[in-house]
Amino acid sequence: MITRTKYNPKEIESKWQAQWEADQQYHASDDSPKPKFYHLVMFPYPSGDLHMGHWYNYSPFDTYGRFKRMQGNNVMQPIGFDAFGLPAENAAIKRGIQARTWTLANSENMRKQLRSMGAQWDWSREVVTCQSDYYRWTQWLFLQFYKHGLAYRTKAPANWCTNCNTTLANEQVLADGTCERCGSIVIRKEIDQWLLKISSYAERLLDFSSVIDWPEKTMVMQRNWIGRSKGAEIRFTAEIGGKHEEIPVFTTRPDTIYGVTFFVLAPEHPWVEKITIPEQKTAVDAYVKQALRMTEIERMSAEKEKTGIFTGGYVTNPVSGEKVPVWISDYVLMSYGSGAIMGVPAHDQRDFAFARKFGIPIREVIRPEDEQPSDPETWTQAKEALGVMVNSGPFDGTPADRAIAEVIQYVEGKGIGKLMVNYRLRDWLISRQRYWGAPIPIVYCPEHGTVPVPEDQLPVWLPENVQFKSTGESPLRYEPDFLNTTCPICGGPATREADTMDTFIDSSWYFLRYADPHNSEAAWNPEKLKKWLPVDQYVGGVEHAILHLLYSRFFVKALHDMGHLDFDEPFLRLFHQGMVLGSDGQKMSKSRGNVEAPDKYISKYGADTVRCYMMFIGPFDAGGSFKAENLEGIWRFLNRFWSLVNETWTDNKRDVETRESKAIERLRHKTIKRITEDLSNFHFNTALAALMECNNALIKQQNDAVAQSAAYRRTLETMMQLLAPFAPHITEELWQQTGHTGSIHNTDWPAYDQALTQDEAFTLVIQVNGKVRERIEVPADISEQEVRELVLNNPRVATFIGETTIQNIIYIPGRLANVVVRKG
RNA sequence: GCCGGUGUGGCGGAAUGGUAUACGCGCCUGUCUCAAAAACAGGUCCUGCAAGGGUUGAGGGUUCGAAUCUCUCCACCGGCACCA
Repeated sequence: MITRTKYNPKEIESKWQAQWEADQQYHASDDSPKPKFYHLVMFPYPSGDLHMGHWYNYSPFDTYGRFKRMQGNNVMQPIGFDAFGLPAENAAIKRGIQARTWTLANSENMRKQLRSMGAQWDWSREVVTCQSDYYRWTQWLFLQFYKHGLAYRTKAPANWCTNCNTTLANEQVLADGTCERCGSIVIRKEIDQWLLKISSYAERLLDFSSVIDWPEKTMVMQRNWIGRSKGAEIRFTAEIGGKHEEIPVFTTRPDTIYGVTFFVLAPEHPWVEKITIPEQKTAVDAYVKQALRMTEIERMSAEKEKTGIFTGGYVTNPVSGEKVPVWISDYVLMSYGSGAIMGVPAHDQRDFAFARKFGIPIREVIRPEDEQPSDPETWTQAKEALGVMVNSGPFDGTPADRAIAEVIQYVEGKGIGKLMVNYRLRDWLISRQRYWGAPIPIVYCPEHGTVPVPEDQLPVWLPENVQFKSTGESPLRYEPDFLNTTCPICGGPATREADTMDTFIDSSWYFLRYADPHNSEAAWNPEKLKKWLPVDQYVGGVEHAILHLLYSRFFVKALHDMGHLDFDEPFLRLFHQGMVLGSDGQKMSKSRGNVEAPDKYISKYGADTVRCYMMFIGPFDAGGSFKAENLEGIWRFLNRFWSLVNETWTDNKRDVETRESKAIERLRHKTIKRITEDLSNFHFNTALAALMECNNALIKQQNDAVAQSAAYRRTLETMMQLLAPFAPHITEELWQQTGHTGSIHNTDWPAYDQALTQDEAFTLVIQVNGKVRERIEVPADISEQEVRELVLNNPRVATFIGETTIQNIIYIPGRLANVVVRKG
């Protein structure tokens, strides 16, 4: 018997946190012979405080990591900070402090809060993206992309506030298209920016064959984002100023080529100027100007009503030889395909709407097999289904299954087009006209043009004391010490690139740096990378399903191709946690007033209770409401377990088997099995329920003789171990109090014997025509013959069979027997 | 509009072809207490005196048996959205 004490989480939690830290218990060794397990969670932005969402995310995550550790793995579970980004810059402007000061102070506070969770973070590997020992290598990576032709500079549209004279991030543009700072109209302006050629990896990024377990939904979202579509490029022609010119269009429906009755250019298309006839010039200019003034947001929120204007010019359909009028409309996007389309109103809903609006003829050229001809002018919508080609000259009668292929073959033969695959995915614009990010390591020399900073001159330092303009414009543009430099080639005066990199770059490789975080000679040592990568389990929010996860995959594939990595998929298994909501079931937000700070509950109940509660809310991927009163249930459970161990712990190691002790032993094995399976499947809520059930069963018998048995003692011991990943402090304390040496977290995960997970007897449910009519206790090894006899001789069952005839008896071993009867 | 998901007691949820409502919250009763809290014990889907009957968003189908598979519809949530 141990000394009776009261469960005092405050005392034991800080004690064990300090002890684990002193023992460096969770430092992952590069040399351990155990199998490695790289367990990663998306690193936080240092906003200032660890909120409920972090606790909801990290509690089950850490529990899983601890489970893997006890299962004999060398678990590496690092943490760090995604420390560049706009909020720090806004804080700097608002409060007049340096972005760096603000960020580092926040990180320090969050570090303390992260420690209070009692998670097995390996702090020795911490990575902070705004430190020069990190962004130096971010810049090095940019240079690798540049060297391999994957980084290029071109004019690209940015949100531009004409009043503040600065670019804005999408989130700085209000829904009505105005600047959040000054309220002026935001326009799209073409400025020189850096991009990464992610589009050349579109096809590779569609391939998920080397991941082990990703949510189907995430793969679908990425595939949709990449948006592969197969079709044909067909070149239309025009005589302009006596010259023969060609203009390509992309279409997924080359079989509708004879239905083209008009042609549309995007407002930004370079042909707009040369195809427009003088009489239309004024009107066309006005339309283009208006279209360009709209931001993307506005263009998206605009009504579906089609707008457009006729240029007065014509192009020739190279297949039919027909001349068709050229229009301009903003429903054609410059960024997709060739920025020009062939208009087939009969078989495309958008073209149909456009033709109706402007009185353009509609010509049917595709007809489903069994349909009668009809006048397209009477249609209410386009017929987009495949069908037999009609009104298509030599192609008339070509069936649906061959139509597309035959037209492609025809245009290829004639040299007027070709098979083509198009992607929705655009290149990744990484320039940010912002201060708080990694400077792009490029120098502009009047003599040598664009010159990359030599690798041995990295990092390009980000100035630490800067003065912000009230407009929010990047201070780097006004820092002569930063801007003015010399050309790495000729040594003459030159200017630095003043833009910084998108913070998604920082987070596209942090998981590589964790493998070798202190390397000052290289981004990583290949041997260390080989040891740890790829990531075995990645956990993070579904809001990153597309951008962060796609960019990281792109980085790894590109670095693989450059010869820097020997794997080409970063995350083998991926899990998205749900979102924790306020008690009203709404997203937590200051404006709703339903935000709960975790610290209050940590000091009241301790980290173990809060951790367990987070997992008990519901399935990890479903999220759920945070309800403070429900913490009581977990608090009671931990207290009951504490008291149970205190009151019943015995040093009895002799095994005198009784019927009761054997039942306890079976309960032990059954519980190990349930917890092991639940944890393997991320079912934390049901695992805790199983622990509660076992605890309740033990409490029921705590005053019986069996509580003195070795089996009961073993079960208490097993419970401590099974609970250890969920509630690491209380279990460590009890482990020590019950005379064990060494940390419970270094013990082996309990094993179970399948044979002992079955009870000796079970409740046989007897149904008549599927309705439960009787339950009887029977031995587990009962034969089907014996069950049949029991069923047929049961008086209660007999009353339900009555005058009917037995057709069949279905027996499901260990569960139920169903007597199928029919009247008569 | 397209794609994906969800729907079970007063509440969070469990059960993924075999006992619907495990586990927990809340509520009710009791023990203890001068009293309250805490703790502990018992009860708690609807209907019915009972035997029984009914119940997993609605309706149909498959099956000896359906919350689970299938079809139609409804509601809510998430993603994408003029992508040619």
